[in-house]
Order: sequence, then structure tokens, then C-alpha cells
Amino acid sequence: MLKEERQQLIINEVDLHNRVLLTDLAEKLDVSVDTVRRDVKELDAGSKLRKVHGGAVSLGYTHTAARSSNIYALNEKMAIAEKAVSMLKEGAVIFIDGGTTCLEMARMIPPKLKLTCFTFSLPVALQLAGMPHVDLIFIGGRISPESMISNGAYTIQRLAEVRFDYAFLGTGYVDALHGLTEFDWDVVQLKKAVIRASKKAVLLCISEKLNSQHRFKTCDIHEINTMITELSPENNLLNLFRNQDLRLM
Amino acid sequence: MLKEERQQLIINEVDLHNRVLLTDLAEKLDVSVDTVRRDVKELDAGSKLRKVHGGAVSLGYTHTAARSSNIYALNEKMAIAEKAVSMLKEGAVIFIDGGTTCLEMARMIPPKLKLTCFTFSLPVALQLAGMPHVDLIFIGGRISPESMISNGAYTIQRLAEVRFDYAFLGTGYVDALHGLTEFDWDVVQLKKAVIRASKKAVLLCISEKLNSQHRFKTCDIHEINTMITELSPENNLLNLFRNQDLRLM
DNA sequence: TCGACACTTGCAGTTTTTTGCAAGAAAAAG
DNA sequence: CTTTTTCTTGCAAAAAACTGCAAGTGTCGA
Repeated sequence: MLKEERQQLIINEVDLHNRVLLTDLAEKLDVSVDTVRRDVKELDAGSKLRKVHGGAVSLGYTHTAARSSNIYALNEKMAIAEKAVSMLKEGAVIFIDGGTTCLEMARMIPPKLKLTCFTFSLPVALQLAGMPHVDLIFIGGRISPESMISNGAYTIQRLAEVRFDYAFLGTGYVDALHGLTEFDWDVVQLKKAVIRASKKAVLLCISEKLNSQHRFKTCDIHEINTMITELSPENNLLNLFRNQDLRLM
Repeated sequence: MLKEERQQLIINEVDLHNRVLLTDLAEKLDVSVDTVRRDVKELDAGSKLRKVHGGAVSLGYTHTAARSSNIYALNEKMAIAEKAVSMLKEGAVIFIDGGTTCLEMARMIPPKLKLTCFTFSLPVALQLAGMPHVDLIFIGGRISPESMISNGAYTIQRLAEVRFDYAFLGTGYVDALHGLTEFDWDVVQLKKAVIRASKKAVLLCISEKLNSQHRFKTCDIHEINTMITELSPENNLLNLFRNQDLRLM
């Protein structure tokens, strides 16, 4: 077998599976691991793939890692945000949760729309503060450094004093059977308070989170009025969420 | 499983759920917690996520605001901030006002110093939220878009419920005779409330503002305990402020 | 055809990387 | 303040990578 031919096969294999082990390649091509190693090293030098300890990965594969400098799954989140913004009516009193999806939504609020927005997320507040027609009220309290939101008993008390037309919420995990869950107990208490304070709760959630769960439960699915994903409402992935007194969007 | 592959999965999980525990990752990936810890540490070093005690959080949340390039008289403000920071003692409960000088001060807080900080300024809060040893409490309310601080009756009420060891304040205008004055009546009410809530008030003020005044009065000079300018305390420009029961710094 | 030469391939020994474990330190929780 | 969890550090075993070397292969010109 020619070296050239072998290297082409290696590239094919890598592109096909995104990642391969050197030992697998050696077995498949019936050459020694050293040979494969040398081939992979050359291909790496020629930018045909990326060599890593124990194997090789395709360039596209690692490229997704570079994207994380921005926001994960930004396109999906923008699609969700667009749908969410379309629900907004002039003069509404709404709440916007923290999290990147909700931040995207805040960004997309039409500049001319008059709104009263509550939030406890610093990034969301910063975004909304620049909008002249938005009346922005920050719900204070102890700021949790990881999520940049206020949280704790004080914040929950403040939430008991208000009532929103709509609350736009994110969640860590969501499952048709187990509802909305989080791994953080404090966050659950906070989200419960938000849901109590809102006439209608709208969940913004990318489809990748569907059917995942964690230890602490925020609420059941039927306590949510509308669930927005980046998918079409007819998508099969949403089947489990039908007939739950839930509007899909 | 390749290390590369594993790290990619960790990034996905973190970006997806915003926050994950090391132990959960270890279980999911079927490796020891130590390995996950090392991976997360590497990814943190590569700015793919942020490591926190017991887990990792996504960067989407926590991009700390870079200093906007052109702050007026930055060097002077940094000199003031440095003096202000030198007053801080371990465990103190302080308030930090909005404004660029106070923001500079927030930036300069030593990373290891344990503090409880109150503020109603979004930029200051964002700055402080990145400091692990600072217990940060945001005083909520309606956000005034020009200054990015909460203001109004609600905020003033909240201020009535707390008591600071030190309040670090800015002011629009200051004069030995007329005291601290502002252009904006609402701001005056707010600053009054801050001074009432603090045992000691520290004024941060560049010398350029000395001997200027405006319509609405916050307080007299003697209600301030310490005044910090970028000048040496012996400087002649400060002569009018001596013998006012005021410490110059 | 022969031999010089460059290139490739596999092997063995050494070095580096990865991984899990354990003990003490540090940090969070109660 | 005490208990529990997490972090750090050093260590050792295993896996992988690198290095030098020798054997094999093919090319080219005399």
C-alpha cells in the first residue's frame, strides 16, 4: 500500500468519525502504530487533521470548540429569542431571567417597544439599560458570582412584592415527566418565586436540553404556559410535551 | 476516549447547562474526578470556561466588562482609587457609589481581601462580581439609564434597611462652603440616603471639581469624614477644606 | 544488471503524557 | 467552631510518543 493512499484513508476515517485512535488505524490499515503515528504527524503538519495524544481529530471537530469563545449554540438561541420577542405587547410588564438565551432575547427587543422589564441578571440589566423605551427595574440582593444574578432570601422577598404579565425563564434541565430541574437548590427557590410572581410563565429552552434532568425540581411542565425551542412546534422531538396543557412555539 | 474528545464534551455540557459539578462530569464521562478537575483546569487556562469551587461555569455569563477606553482623567482617578483602597480592612462592610472614579476603586480591590460590598451601580456590580472574596449585594430599583444606577423611592427605602462601615462616594460638585451639590435632584436624595446609611462617608473627588457648585445640595462638607483627591493632603488647593472636621487624604 | 542513494517501515529503548490514588491543605457547609 | 467536601501535591503505573537503528523497497544512472 502506498503511503499516499494510506494517508488519504486516514483523512477519510478522521473526517467520517471526527476522531480516531492510532491503534484502530494501525489495525485497520495493517501497519504498525509507529507508521500511523508518522503519517498522522505529517497530516497534522499539513493541516489535514489535528493530532492529539492517542489519536487524531478532524479540524471541524475542534472548530466547534473555538466557537465557545462566543456563545454556545448562538443561532439556536437567537431563533428562540426571536420567537419570544414576538410575544411582547406594548406596555407589558415582563420579567427576564438570566442566562445566555434570555440575554439574547433582551438584545432583540424592538427599540420602539414600550415595556416595563424586571430582571435580577446583571448582564440582562446592562443590555436593557441602553434601551430608551424600556422601564427597567432591577431586583436586588446578594449577587451570585457564577451566574451574575441576585439570589437568596432577600431577592425572593422582593419578588413576592411584584406581579408580571409574562416571565421569560431559562432552565438548566427540562424533561416531560420530571419538569424543570436545576442542580442548584437556591436557583430553584428563586425560579419558583418568579413563577409565583407571574401570570404566565414562558420557558426558553434549546432542544438539546430536552429530556435532561437534575436533582432539584423547579416545577412541573404544566406550570409553564408556553415553551419556546428553536424547533418547529410540530417537530417530533417535542412529542412528549404535547397534551400537557402547554403551548409549544 | 481521547482527552480531546472528553474536553469537548465538558465544554458542551458546561455551555449547555451553564453550570456543572465536577462529580457529575466524572460520572457521566466515566473517569475519576481528578481527571475532570485537570481537564477543567486546562480549559479554564484556555478560556473555554471558568472553573469554580466544585464545578465549572460557562463564560457566556461572566465576561467582565472591559474598561471603556477613554475615561476622563484616568490617571488621577486611579491615584484616588489607590488611596481609597488602602483604607479597606478585612471584613469591612462598605458601599461603593457609581461613577468612573468609584469604578476604578472597585477594580483595584485586592483579590484576597474579604469584603461585603453594597452598590447600586451596574458597572460597579459587574466589576465586583468577578471577585471571589467579595460578598456583593446589589441594591435594586428602577435603573436610570444615563448613570446605570438604580434610583428612586424604592432604592432609597432599601438603603434605609442597611448600615455600612464606609460609604465611598462620588459627587458632581464640591465646594468648601456649599458642600456637595448635584445637578440632579433625584441623585441628591439617593446620596443623602447613602450617607444616612453609613457610619463614615468617604468622598472620592478629583481636584478639578474642587470649588464648584450646582443647584441641589447633598450635604455639608463636615458630614463627610474623609476626602480623597489625587493631590497630596498638604497641597495648597486643599487649604479651604482644612479645619472642617475633615480628614484629607 | 549492479550499486549508490533516498525513502519507508518496524522494532527496541527511553522519555513524556496521562491517569488514578492518597495525604494534607483549603474552602464551604452546618 | 466542627464537619464535610473539594483542592492541591506528590507519586506510581500504564499508555503513548519520540529516537535511533536496521532491514526492506524502489529509483536512477552507469
